[in-house]
Amino acid sequence: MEKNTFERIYEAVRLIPFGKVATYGQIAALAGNPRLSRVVGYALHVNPDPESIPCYRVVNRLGEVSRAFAFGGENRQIALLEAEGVSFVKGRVDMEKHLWRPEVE
DNA sequence: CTGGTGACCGCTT
DNA sequence: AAAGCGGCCACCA
Repeated sequence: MEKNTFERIYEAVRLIPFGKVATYGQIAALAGNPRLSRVVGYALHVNPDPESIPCYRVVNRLGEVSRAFAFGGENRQIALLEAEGVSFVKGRVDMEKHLWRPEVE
């Protein structure tokens, strides 16, 4: 039973621990190819299971939230992350502190 | 069936 | 230093 790229992406996003954030490239790499980053964005866009898939824990490589995410306001995602104890700098996630590192896991 | 697009990333000019 | 293009997958017209 081979899983489709989308399923792998969702699985990777689901692996993001509490209070941590991952980049699209990171998820894409876990999905199988770092170039899937684009697909990752689309996968989260359809987000079939927002309850199990914390798309708000996914940010771009700059630690900045996507504009298209503006689901009622960019601050929405930032607020959710802050609620988990994630620090923000100039509206950007403190990657050095909260960037999820599967290597360290 | 073909073409174009999208929550991106990295290399090349 | 900045800008442009390609690559991958899925969905819509």
